[in-house]
Amino acid sequence: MGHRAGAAWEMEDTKPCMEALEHCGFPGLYLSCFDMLFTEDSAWLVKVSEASPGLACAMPVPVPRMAHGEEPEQCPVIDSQALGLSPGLEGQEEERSLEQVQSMVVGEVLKDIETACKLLNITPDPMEWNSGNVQKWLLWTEHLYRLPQAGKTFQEQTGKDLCAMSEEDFRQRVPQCGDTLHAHLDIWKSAAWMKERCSVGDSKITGGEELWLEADSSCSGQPIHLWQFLRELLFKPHNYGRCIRWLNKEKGIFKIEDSAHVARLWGRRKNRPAMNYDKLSRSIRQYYKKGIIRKPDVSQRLVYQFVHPV
DNA sequence: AACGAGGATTTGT
DNA sequence: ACAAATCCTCGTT
Repeated sequence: MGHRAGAAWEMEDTKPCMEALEHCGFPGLYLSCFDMLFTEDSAWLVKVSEASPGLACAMPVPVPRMAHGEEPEQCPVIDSQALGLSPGLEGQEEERSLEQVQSMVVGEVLKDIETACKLLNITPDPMEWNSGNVQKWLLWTEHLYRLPQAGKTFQEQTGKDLCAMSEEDFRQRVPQCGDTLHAHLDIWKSAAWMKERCSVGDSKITGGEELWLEADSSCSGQPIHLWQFLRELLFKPHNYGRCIRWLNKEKGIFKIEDSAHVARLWGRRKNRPAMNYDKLSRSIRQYYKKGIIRKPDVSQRLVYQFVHPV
């Protein structure tokens, strides 16, 4: 386990990312990675960002999170071109680096948590902790990140209690580092959720938006399908809203706003540098007779519809 | 010029 | 075997 701590919103287009990792020896944990892997609507993930403990390197400032109830489609899109950040080759480089960093960071975090669990003899899921487990985790975290001792603050608290507490609760109980503890707990929660999601499959449905997760490429060994890939992009509007977005999420109607860009992303994912929209759209059309994607009732250019919306 | 439909063939796993 | 990739012709916007 390293000496990492910290959070930063929106890794997109943060040039220093790769350099930072190299120069500083992988110091920062970019929580936005988790966010990008899941839907942006996961309410309990939303607050993870706020604490930025111990950032060793220059990192982008946390972006205020949108309020609940706002349309996800309207959430801010960070776009390299819009920020004047090198279109063309460099932009693509960054984009690819970003994806590499994402998977790398997530892998590292999961590994570290696993190590900690073995060492402390606790489960990865904070919800299952008894009060003893909680104390172990607290001591471990405090020691690892050189936090002031919270002492007996959380005596007799179970993991479930802890998980139910807001960041504000943490801050009140431990003014010195409550926010940091809360952030770290959130990481564990994220990891546990992710693990469960990957192993369980489809046995539970916790509400409308969960189904697409089955199709997430991050934990199915099989090669990703095009329709899955498109869904992935659609569920990360803050990353890809500029090139593909929902017109009607409920009906599964979406529009490809930048066909060339989407094709490039697809080509990169499949390691097909010669991919273009001509070929991508041909693959989409193959879905017609398979009943996966169709043209909407009122056919519009670059607009398609999932036959089975989530 | 860019998109759309769909046939034919090849490719990668 | 299968989904995609590739290549193609022809029609539409």
